[in-house]
Amino acid sequence: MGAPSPTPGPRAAGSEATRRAILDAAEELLASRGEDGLSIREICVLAGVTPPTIYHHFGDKAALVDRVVDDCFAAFDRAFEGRTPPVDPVERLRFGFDRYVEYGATHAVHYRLMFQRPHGRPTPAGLASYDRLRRMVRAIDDAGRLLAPVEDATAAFWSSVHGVTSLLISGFWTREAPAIALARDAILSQLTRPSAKSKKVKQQKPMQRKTKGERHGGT
Amino acid sequence: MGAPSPTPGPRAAGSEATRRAILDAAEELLASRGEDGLSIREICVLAGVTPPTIYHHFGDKAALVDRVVDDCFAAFDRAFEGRTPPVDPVERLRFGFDRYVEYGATHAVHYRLMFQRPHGRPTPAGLASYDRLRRMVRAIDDAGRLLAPVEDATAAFWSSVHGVTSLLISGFWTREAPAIALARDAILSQLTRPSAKSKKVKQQKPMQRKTKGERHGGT
DNA sequence: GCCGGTCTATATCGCCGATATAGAACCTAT
DNA sequence: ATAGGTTCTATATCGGCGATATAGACCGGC
Repeated sequence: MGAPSPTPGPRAAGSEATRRAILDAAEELLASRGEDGLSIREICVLAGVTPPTIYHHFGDKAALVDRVVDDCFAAFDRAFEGRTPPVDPVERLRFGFDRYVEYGATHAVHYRLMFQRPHGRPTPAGLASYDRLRRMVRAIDDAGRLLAPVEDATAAFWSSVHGVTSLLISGFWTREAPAIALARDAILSQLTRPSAKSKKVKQQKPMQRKTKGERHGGT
Repeated sequence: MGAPSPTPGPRAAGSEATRRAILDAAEELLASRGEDGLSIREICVLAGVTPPTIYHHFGDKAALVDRVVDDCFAAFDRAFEGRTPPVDPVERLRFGFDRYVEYGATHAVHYRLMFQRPHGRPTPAGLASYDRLRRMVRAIDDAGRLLAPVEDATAAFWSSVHGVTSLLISGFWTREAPAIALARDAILSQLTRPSAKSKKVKQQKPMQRKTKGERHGGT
Protein backbone atom coordinates (compact mmCIF):
# COMPACT_ATOMS: atom_id res chain seq x y z
CA MET A 1 0.00 0.00 0.00
CA GLY A 2 1.14 3.48 -0.73
CA ALA A 3 3.86 2.54 -3.21
CA PRO A 4 4.18 5.92 -4.88
CA SER A 5 4.02 5.36 -8.60
CA PRO A 6 6.37 7.67 -10.45
CA THR A 7 3.45 8.97 -12.45
CA PRO A 8 -0.01 8.67 -10.95
CA GLY A 9 -1.53 8.61 -14.40
CA PRO A 10 -5.20 8.78 -15.32
CA ARG A 11 -5.92 5.48 -13.59
CA ALA A 12 -4.81 6.67 -10.20
CA ALA A 13 -6.68 9.89 -10.80
CA GLY A 14 -9.86 7.95 -11.40
CA SER A 15 -9.18 5.98 -8.26
CA GLU A 16 -8.74 9.12 -6.27
CA ALA A 17 -11.97 10.47 -7.69
CA THR A 18 -13.74 7.30 -6.57
CA ARG A 19 -12.28 7.73 -3.13
CA ARG A 20 -13.48 11.27 -3.02
CA ALA A 21 -16.94 10.29 -4.23
CA ILE A 22 -17.22 7.72 -1.46
CA LEU A 23 -16.20 10.24 1.18
CA ASP A 24 -18.59 12.85 -0.17
CA ALA A 25 -21.44 10.36 -0.22
CA ALA A 26 -20.62 9.33 3.33
CA GLU A 27 -20.61 12.91 4.54
CA GLU A 28 -23.86 13.70 2.80
CA LEU A 29 -25.53 10.63 4.27
CA LEU A 30 -24.14 11.45 7.67
CA ALA A 31 -25.61 14.94 7.54
CA SER A 32 -28.98 13.85 6.19
CA ARG A 33 -29.62 10.60 8.03
CA GLY A 34 -27.40 10.76 11.06
CA GLU A 35 -24.82 8.32 12.25
CA ASP A 36 -27.16 5.36 12.23
CA GLY A 37 -28.19 6.01 8.65
CA LEU A 38 -24.62 5.74 7.49
CA SER A 39 -24.50 2.29 5.90
CA ILE A 40 -22.01 0.93 3.42
CA ARG A 41 -24.80 -0.01 1.06
CA GLU A 42 -26.36 3.43 1.01
CA ILE A 43 -22.98 4.99 0.47
CA CYS A 44 -22.53 2.64 -2.48
CA VAL A 45 -25.80 3.69 -4.08
CA LEU A 46 -25.03 7.37 -3.60
CA ALA A 47 -21.44 7.09 -4.79
CA GLY A 48 -22.17 4.68 -7.62
CA VAL A 49 -19.80 1.96 -6.48
CA THR A 50 -20.07 -1.47 -4.90
CA PRO A 51 -19.07 -2.61 -1.41
CA PRO A 52 -15.71 -4.19 -2.26
CA THR A 53 -14.57 -0.87 -3.67
CA ILE A 54 -15.12 0.80 -0.34
CA TYR A 55 -13.32 -1.95 1.49
CA HIS A 56 -10.46 -1.80 -0.94
CA HIS A 57 -9.99 1.91 -0.38
CA PHE A 58 -10.69 2.20 3.33
CA GLY A 59 -10.28 -1.21 4.88
CA ASP A 60 -13.45 -1.27 6.92
CA LYS A 61 -16.28 0.98 7.95
CA ALA A 62 -14.54 2.31 11.04
CA ALA A 63 -11.59 3.46 8.95
CA LEU A 64 -13.93 5.15 6.51
CA VAL A 65 -15.58 6.97 9.38
CA ASP A 66 -12.12 7.97 10.58
CA ARG A 67 -11.52 9.69 7.26
CA VAL A 68 -14.86 11.43 7.51
CA VAL A 69 -13.91 12.59 10.98
CA ASP A 70 -10.70 13.98 9.55
CA ASP A 71 -12.75 16.09 7.20
CA CYS A 72 -14.88 17.18 10.11
CA PHE A 73 -11.81 18.35 11.99
CA ALA A 74 -10.76 20.33 8.97
CA ALA A 75 -14.12 22.08 9.01
CA PHE A 76 -13.79 22.46 12.76
CA ASP A 77 -10.45 24.19 12.38
CA ARG A 78 -11.97 26.44 9.78
CA ALA A 79 -14.45 27.65 12.38
CA PHE A 80 -11.54 29.30 14.18
CA GLU A 81 -10.08 30.94 11.14
CA GLY A 82 -11.49 33.61 8.91
CA ARG A 83 -12.29 35.68 11.95
CA THR A 84 -9.82 37.90 13.70
CA PRO A 85 -9.45 36.66 17.25
CA PRO A 86 -8.69 39.11 20.06
CA VAL A 87 -5.05 39.80 20.75
CA ASP A 88 -5.29 39.38 24.48
CA PRO A 89 -4.50 35.69 25.10
CA VAL A 90 -7.24 35.23 27.68
CA GLU A 91 -9.82 36.87 25.46
CA ARG A 92 -8.59 34.72 22.63
CA LEU A 93 -9.32 31.64 24.69
CA ARG A 94 -12.78 32.97 25.48
CA PHE A 95 -13.25 33.55 21.78
CA GLY A 96 -12.13 29.99 21.11
CA PHE A 97 -14.67 28.71 23.62
CA ASP A 98 -17.47 30.40 21.74
CA ARG A 99 -16.28 29.18 18.34
CA TYR A 100 -16.01 25.66 19.68
CA VAL A 101 -19.51 25.71 21.11
CA GLU A 102 -20.84 27.29 17.95
CA TYR A 103 -19.40 24.54 15.81
CA GLY A 104 -20.82 21.85 18.07
CA ALA A 105 -24.24 23.46 18.09
CA THR A 106 -24.40 23.69 14.32
CA HIS A 107 -22.82 20.28 13.60
CA ALA A 108 -24.27 18.03 16.27
CA VAL A 109 -23.89 14.78 14.36
CA HIS A 110 -20.33 15.54 13.39
CA TYR A 111 -19.44 16.64 16.88
CA ARG A 112 -20.66 13.39 18.34
CA LEU A 113 -18.60 11.51 15.84
CA MET A 114 -15.52 13.56 16.65
CA PHE A 115 -15.71 13.68 20.42
CA GLN A 116 -18.12 11.04 21.65
CA ARG A 117 -16.91 7.99 19.80
CA PRO A 118 -17.62 4.90 21.85
CA HIS A 119 -14.27 3.36 21.01
CA GLY A 120 -12.45 6.56 21.74
CA ARG A 121 -9.17 6.27 20.00
CA PRO A 122 -8.16 9.85 19.31
CA THR A 123 -7.63 10.66 15.66
CA PRO A 124 -4.38 12.42 14.70
CA ALA A 125 -6.51 15.35 13.61
CA GLY A 126 -8.11 15.36 17.04
CA LEU A 127 -4.75 15.44 18.72
CA ALA A 128 -3.69 18.29 16.47
CA SER A 129 -6.78 20.20 17.51
CA TYR A 130 -6.00 19.60 21.14
CA ASP A 131 -2.48 20.80 20.54
CA ARG A 132 -3.81 24.03 19.15
CA LEU A 133 -5.79 24.51 22.33
CA ARG A 134 -2.69 23.81 24.38
CA ARG A 135 -0.80 26.50 22.50
CA MET A 136 -3.53 29.00 23.27
CA VAL A 137 -3.23 28.15 26.95
CA ARG A 138 0.54 28.31 26.79
CA ALA A 139 0.32 31.81 25.37
CA ILE A 140 -1.51 32.80 28.54
CA ASP A 141 1.20 31.17 30.59
CA ASP A 142 3.84 33.03 28.61
CA ALA A 143 2.10 36.25 29.53
CA GLY A 144 2.43 35.24 33.17
CA ARG A 145 -1.29 35.06 33.61
CA LEU A 146 -1.95 31.34 33.96
CA LEU A 147 -2.75 30.10 37.44
CA ALA A 148 -2.24 26.38 36.83
CA PRO A 149 0.17 24.13 34.96
CA VAL A 150 -0.41 24.31 31.22
CA GLU A 151 -1.42 20.66 30.89
CA ASP A 152 -3.90 20.78 33.71
CA ALA A 153 -5.36 24.07 32.61
CA THR A 154 -5.75 22.84 29.04
CA ALA A 155 -7.51 19.71 30.17
CA ALA A 156 -9.79 21.55 32.56
CA PHE A 157 -10.69 24.09 29.90
CA TRP A 158 -11.48 21.40 27.41
CA SER A 159 -13.67 19.56 29.87
CA SER A 160 -15.62 22.74 30.41
CA VAL A 161 -16.23 23.54 26.78
CA HIS A 162 -16.95 19.90 26.01
CA GLY A 163 -19.45 19.69 28.83
CA VAL A 164 -21.25 22.78 27.61
CA THR A 165 -21.28 21.59 24.02
CA SER A 166 -22.49 18.12 24.93
CA LEU A 167 -25.45 19.45 26.85
CA LEU A 168 -26.20 21.91 24.11
CA ILE A 169 -26.25 19.14 21.55
CA SER A 170 -28.42 16.94 23.70
CA GLY A 171 -31.08 19.59 23.36
CA PHE A 172 -31.01 20.36 27.03
CA TRP A 173 -29.94 23.93 26.48
CA THR A 174 -30.61 26.55 23.92
CA ARG A 175 -27.72 28.37 22.41
CA GLU A 176 -28.44 31.50 24.41
CA ALA A 177 -28.65 29.80 27.79
CA PRO A 178 -26.98 31.97 30.44
CA ALA A 179 -25.39 28.83 31.84
CA ILE A 180 -23.04 28.78 28.87
CA ALA A 181 -21.42 32.08 29.71
CA LEU A 182 -21.51 31.05 33.34
CA ALA A 183 -19.53 27.88 32.73
CA ARG A 184 -17.17 29.62 30.34
CA ASP A 185 -16.31 32.48 32.66
CA ALA A 186 -16.03 30.11 35.60
CA ILE A 187 -13.21 28.14 34.08
CA LEU A 188 -11.53 31.23 32.68
CA SER A 189 -11.55 33.17 35.90
CA GLN A 190 -10.32 30.14 37.76
CA LEU A 191 -7.44 29.53 35.37
CA THR A 192 -6.26 33.04 34.59
CA ARG A 193 -5.58 36.34 36.22
CA PRO A 194 -6.59 39.66 34.66
CA SER A 195 -3.95 41.56 32.75
CA ALA A 196 -2.05 44.29 34.54
CA LYS A 197 -3.22 46.87 32.05
CA SER A 198 -6.92 46.24 32.49
CA LYS A 199 -6.74 47.13 36.15
CA LYS A 200 -9.28 49.84 35.72
CA VAL A 201 -12.11 47.32 35.37
CA LYS A 202 -10.35 45.39 38.09
CA GLN A 203 -12.52 42.58 39.45
CA GLN A 204 -15.69 43.18 37.52
CA LYS A 205 -18.52 40.96 38.62
CA PRO A 206 -17.03 37.53 38.11
CA MET A 207 -19.73 36.70 35.64
CA GLN A 208 -19.71 38.38 32.30
CA ARG A 209 -22.69 40.66 31.96
CA LYS A 210 -21.56 42.82 29.11
CA THR A 211 -23.62 41.45 26.22
CA LYS A 212 -26.67 43.50 25.69
CA GLY A 213 -29.77 41.47 25.28
CA GLU A 214 -29.38 37.89 26.42
CA ARG A 215 -31.78 38.46 29.22
CA HIS A 216 -35.11 37.54 27.77
CA GLY A 217 -34.76 33.80 27.51
CA GLY A 218 -36.16 32.21 30.61
CA THR A 219 -35.53 28.54 31.38
CA MET B 1 -53.48 -3.17 26.52
CA GLY B 2 -52.91 -2.88 30.23
CA ALA B 3 -56.22 -4.47 31.28
CA PRO B 4 -55.42 -5.23 34.91
CA SER B 5 -56.34 -8.80 35.66
CA PRO B 6 -58.15 -9.10 38.96
CA THR B 7 -55.68 -11.68 40.20
CA PRO B 8 -52.24 -11.80 38.62
CA GLY B 9 -51.93 -15.45 39.55
CA PRO B 10 -48.95 -17.74 39.13
CA ARG B 11 -48.88 -17.19 35.40
CA ALA B 12 -48.23 -13.49 35.73
CA ALA B 13 -45.60 -14.25 38.34
CA GLY B 14 -43.76 -16.44 35.87
CA SER B 15 -44.08 -13.70 33.32
CA GLU B 16 -42.55 -11.19 35.69
CA ALA B 17 -39.70 -13.59 36.36
CA THR B 18 -39.10 -13.85 32.62
CA ARG B 19 -39.06 -10.07 32.40
CA ARG B 20 -36.54 -9.89 35.19
CA ALA B 21 -34.38 -12.59 33.61
CA ILE B 22 -34.28 -10.63 30.35
CA LEU B 23 -33.27 -7.44 32.12
CA ASP B 24 -30.61 -9.22 34.13
CA ALA B 25 -29.21 -10.87 31.03
CA ALA B 26 -29.17 -7.52 29.25
CA GLU B 27 -27.31 -5.85 32.08
CA GLU B 28 -24.79 -8.63 32.31
CA LEU B 29 -24.15 -8.52 28.59
CA LEU B 30 -23.89 -4.77 28.70
CA ALA B 31 -21.26 -4.91 31.39
CA SER B 32 -19.27 -7.72 29.79
CA ARG B 33 -19.46 -6.88 26.09
CA GLY B 34 -20.30 -3.22 25.98
CA GLU B 35 -23.12 -1.48 24.23
CA ASP B 36 -22.35 -2.97 20.84
CA GLY B 37 -22.35 -6.49 22.23
CA LEU B 38 -25.88 -6.06 23.45
CA SER B 39 -27.91 -7.98 20.90
CA ILE B 40 -31.40 -9.37 21.23
CA ARG B 41 -30.18 -12.78 20.23
CA GLU B 42 -27.45 -12.94 22.82
CA ILE B 43 -29.84 -11.78 25.48
CA CYS B 44 -32.14 -14.60 24.43
CA VAL B 45 -29.43 -17.20 24.83
CA LEU B 46 -28.44 -15.86 28.23
CA ALA B 47 -31.99 -15.50 29.49
CA GLY B 48 -33.25 -18.73 27.97
CA VAL B 49 -36.02 -17.15 25.91
CA THR B 50 -36.69 -16.41 22.25
CA PRO B 51 -36.88 -13.07 20.45
CA PRO B 52 -40.68 -12.70 20.35
CA THR B 53 -40.76 -12.96 24.12
CA ILE B 54 -38.54 -9.92 24.42
CA TYR B 55 -40.61 -7.98 21.94
CA HIS B 56 -43.76 -8.98 23.74
CA HIS B 57 -42.49 -7.65 27.05
CA PHE B 58 -40.60 -4.58 25.95
CA GLY B 59 -41.82 -3.57 22.52
CA ASP B 60 -38.46 -3.06 20.85
CA LYS B 61 -34.80 -2.94 21.67
CA ALA B 62 -34.74 0.76 22.45
CA ALA B 63 -37.47 0.31 25.05
CA LEU B 64 -35.57 -2.56 26.61
CA VAL B 65 -32.48 -0.39 26.83
CA ASP B 66 -34.61 2.30 28.44
CA ARG B 67 -35.51 -0.14 31.21
CA VAL B 68 -31.84 -1.02 31.63
CA VAL B 69 -31.06 2.66 31.89
CA ASP B 70 -33.67 2.97 34.61
CA ASP B 71 -31.82 0.34 36.58
CA CYS B 72 -28.60 2.24 35.97
CA PHE B 73 -30.10 5.40 37.40
CA ALA B 74 -31.14 3.46 40.46
CA ALA B 75 -27.54 2.36 40.93
CA PHE B 76 -26.44 5.91 40.21
CA ASP B 77 -28.66 7.26 42.95
CA ARG B 78 -27.30 4.66 45.29
CA ALA B 79 -23.81 6.11 44.75
CA PHE B 80 -24.98 9.23 46.60
CA GLU B 81 -26.54 7.37 49.50
CA GLY B 82 -24.93 5.23 52.11
CA ARG B 83 -22.41 7.95 52.76
CA THR B 84 -22.94 10.90 54.99
CA PRO B 85 -22.62 14.04 52.89
CA PRO B 86 -21.29 17.25 54.45
CA VAL B 87 -23.87 19.53 56.04
CA ASP B 88 -22.60 22.69 54.38
CA PRO B 89 -24.62 22.98 51.16
CA VAL B 90 -21.65 24.02 49.05
CA GLU B 91 -19.51 21.22 50.38
CA ARG B 92 -22.39 18.88 49.76
CA LEU B 93 -22.39 19.91 46.14
CA ARG B 94 -18.65 19.36 45.94
CA PHE B 95 -19.20 15.96 47.48
CA GLY B 96 -21.89 15.26 44.87
CA PHE B 97 -19.46 16.21 42.13
CA ASP B 98 -17.00 13.62 43.32
CA ARG B 99 -19.63 10.91 43.68
CA TYR B 100 -20.92 11.64 40.19
CA VAL B 101 -17.46 11.44 38.67
CA GLU B 102 -16.72 8.32 40.65
CA TYR B 103 -19.80 6.58 39.33
CA GLY B 104 -18.97 7.57 35.77
CA ALA B 105 -15.40 6.40 36.09
CA THR B 106 -16.41 3.00 37.43
CA HIS B 107 -19.40 2.50 35.13
CA ALA B 108 -18.25 3.91 31.82
CA VAL B 109 -20.56 1.85 29.63
CA HIS B 110 -23.57 2.59 31.76
CA TYR B 111 -22.73 6.27 31.93
CA ARG B 112 -22.58 6.52 28.17
CA LEU B 113 -25.93 4.88 27.92
CA MET B 114 -27.42 7.22 30.47
CA PHE B 115 -25.97 10.54 29.35
CA GLN B 116 -24.62 10.17 25.82
CA ARG B 117 -27.54 8.55 24.08
CA PRO B 118 -27.56 9.55 20.42
CA HIS B 119 -31.33 9.97 20.38
CA GLY B 120 -31.32 11.91 23.57
CA ARG B 121 -34.81 11.66 24.94
CA PRO B 122 -34.34 12.08 28.67
CA THR B 123 -35.64 9.20 30.74
CA PRO B 124 -37.95 10.02 33.66
CA ALA B 125 -35.29 8.61 35.93
CA GLY B 126 -32.80 10.99 34.35
CA LEU B 127 -35.07 13.94 34.98
CA ALA B 128 -35.49 12.85 38.57
CA SER B 129 -31.73 12.75 38.97
CA TYR B 130 -31.45 16.23 37.55
CA ASP B 131 -34.12 17.38 39.94
CA ARG B 132 -32.09 16.10 42.84
CA LEU B 133 -29.17 18.17 41.64
CA ARG B 134 -31.42 21.18 41.36
CA ARG B 135 -32.49 20.75 44.96
CA MET B 136 -28.87 20.69 46.08
CA VAL B 137 -28.28 23.96 44.26
CA ARG B 138 -31.45 25.46 45.67
CA ALA B 139 -30.23 24.64 49.17
CA ILE B 140 -27.24 26.85 48.47
CA ASP B 141 -29.54 29.57 47.24
CA ASP B 142 -31.63 29.22 50.38
CA ALA B 143 -28.50 29.82 52.40
CA GLY B 144 -28.03 33.05 50.46
CA ARG B 145 -24.79 31.84 48.94
CA LEU B 146 -25.68 31.28 45.30
CA LEU B 147 -24.38 33.85 42.83
CA ALA B 148 -26.59 32.94 39.86
CA PRO B 149 -30.19 31.91 39.24
CA VAL B 150 -30.87 28.37 40.41
CA GLU B 151 -31.66 27.04 36.94
CA ASP B 152 -28.58 28.53 35.35
CA ALA B 153 -26.33 27.44 38.17
CA THR B 154 -27.70 23.91 38.07
CA ALA B 155 -27.17 23.66 34.35
CA ALA B 156 -23.67 25.11 34.51
CA PHE B 157 -22.72 22.77 37.31
CA TRP B 158 -24.00 19.78 35.46
CA SER B 159 -22.12 20.76 32.32
CA SER B 160 -18.94 20.92 34.36
CA VAL B 161 -19.30 17.54 36.02
CA HIS B 162 -20.47 15.98 32.78
CA GLY B 163 -17.51 17.40 30.89
CA VAL B 164 -15.10 16.03 33.44
CA THR B 165 -16.74 12.63 33.50
CA SER B 166 -16.88 12.38 29.72
CA LEU B 167 -13.19 13.08 29.35
CA LEU B 168 -12.41 10.69 32.16
CA ILE B 169 -14.38 7.94 30.48
CA SER B 170 -12.79 8.60 27.13
CA GLY B 171 -9.50 7.60 28.74
CA PHE B 172 -8.06 11.01 28.29
CA TRP B 173 -7.61 11.55 31.98
CA THR B 174 -6.77 9.40 34.92
CA ARG B 175 -8.93 9.59 37.96
CA GLU B 176 -6.34 11.56 39.87
CA ALA B 177 -5.79 14.21 37.22
CA PRO B 178 -5.40 17.63 38.85
CA ALA B 179 -7.64 19.04 36.15
CA ILE B 180 -10.62 17.37 37.80
CA ALA B 181 -10.32 19.34 41.01
CA LEU B 182 -9.49 22.36 38.92
CA ALA B 183 -12.71 22.15 36.95
CA ARG B 184 -14.73 21.31 40.02
CA ASP B 185 -13.49 24.20 42.11
CA ALA B 186 -13.77 26.55 39.17
CA ILE B 187 -17.49 26.08 38.80
CA LEU B 188 -18.07 26.03 42.54
CA SER B 189 -16.16 29.22 43.25
CA GLN B 190 -17.92 30.91 40.36
CA LEU B 191 -21.37 29.89 41.49
CA THR B 192 -21.14 30.27 45.24
CA ARG B 193 -19.79 32.58 47.88
CA PRO B 194 -18.03 31.30 50.99
CA SER B 195 -20.07 31.04 54.12
CA ALA B 196 -19.97 33.92 56.60
CA LYS B 197 -18.52 31.67 59.26
CA SER B 198 -15.51 30.58 57.24
CA LYS B 199 -14.30 34.13 56.83
CA LYS B 200 -10.97 33.31 58.35
CA VAL B 201 -9.78 31.63 55.14
CA LYS B 202 -11.38 34.50 53.28
CA GLN B 203 -10.38 34.66 49.62
CA GLN B 204 -7.71 32.01 49.47
CA LYS B 205 -5.86 32.04 46.17
CA PRO B 206 -8.64 31.35 43.70
CA MET B 207 -6.86 28.27 42.55
CA GLN B 208 -5.96 25.38 44.70
CA ARG B 209 -2.16 25.15 44.80
CA LYS B 210 -1.73 22.95 47.80
CA THR B 211 -0.41 19.89 46.00
CA LYS B 212 3.32 19.82 46.10
CA GLY B 213 5.13 18.38 43.14
CA GLU B 214 2.95 18.08 40.09
CA ARG B 215 5.46 19.69 37.83
CA HIS B 216 7.33 16.79 36.33
CA GLY B 217 4.85 15.50 33.77
CA GLY B 218 5.63 17.21 30.52
CA THR B 219 3.65 16.41 27.42
C1' DG C 1 -65.03 -29.22 28.89
C1' DC C 2 -64.68 -25.50 26.23
C1' DC C 3 -62.92 -20.44 25.46
C1' DG C 4 -60.72 -16.01 25.48
C1' DG C 5 -56.73 -13.85 26.86
C1' DT C 6 -51.79 -14.16 28.00
C1' DC C 7 -47.44 -15.82 27.00
C1' DT C 8 -43.86 -18.27 24.21
C1' DA C 9 -41.62 -20.83 20.14
C1' DT C 10 -40.79 -21.77 14.97
C1' DA C 11 -39.65 -19.84 10.88
C1' DT C 12 -38.75 -16.04 8.15
C1' DC C 13 -37.99 -11.15 6.19
C1' DG C 14 -35.00 -7.47 4.98
C1' DC C 15 -30.91 -5.09 6.11
C1' DC C 16 -26.38 -4.88 7.74
C1' DG C 17 -20.93 -5.33 7.52
C1' DA C 18 -17.65 -7.99 5.40
C1' DT C 19 -15.30 -11.12 1.94
C1' DA C 20 -14.00 -14.89 -1.49
C1' DT C 21 -13.65 -15.02 -6.17
C1' DA C 22 -12.95 -13.40 -10.47
C1' DG C 23 -12.48 -10.19 -14.07
C1' DA C 24 -11.30 -5.55 -16.14
C1' DA C 25 -8.17 -1.60 -16.70
C1' DC C 26 -3.67 0.10 -16.56
C1' DC C 27 1.53 0.48 -16.44
C1' DT C 28 5.98 -1.56 -17.37
C1' DA C 29 9.34 -4.28 -19.70
C1' DT C 30 10.52 -6.78 -23.31
C1' DA D 1 2.74 -4.88 -29.59
C1' DT D 2 2.38 -7.85 -26.30
C1' DA D 3 3.01 -10.60 -21.99
C1' DG D 4 3.01 -10.08 -17.01
C1' DG D 5 2.17 -7.99 -12.78
C1' DT D 6 -0.41 -4.53 -10.22
C1' DT D 7 -4.33 -1.90 -9.17
C1' DC D 8 -9.00 -1.41 -9.14
C1' DT D 9 -13.97 -2.93 -9.44
C1' DA D 10 -18.18 -6.14 -9.78
C1' DT D 11 -20.89 -10.58 -8.80
C1' DA D 12 -22.37 -13.44 -5.40
C1' DT D 13 -22.48 -14.85 -0.86
C1' DC D 14 -21.80 -15.48 4.37
C1' DG D 15 -23.16 -14.93 9.03
C1' DG D 16 -25.45 -11.85 12.19
C1' DC D 17 -28.65 -8.40 13.26
C1' DG D 18 -33.58 -6.32 14.65
C1' DA D 19 -38.14 -7.28 13.93
C1' DT D 20 -42.46 -9.95 12.97
C1' DA D 21 -46.20 -13.14 11.02
C1' DT D 22 -47.99 -17.26 12.38
C1' DA D 23 -49.23 -20.65 15.38
C1' DG D 24 -49.26 -23.32 19.48
C1' DA D 25 -49.08 -23.83 24.76
C1' DC D 26 -50.79 -22.43 29.09
C1' DC D 27 -54.18 -20.50 32.32
C1' DG D 28 -58.40 -18.64 34.45
C1' DG D 29 -63.50 -18.31 34.24
C1' DC D 30 -68.04 -19.97 32.34
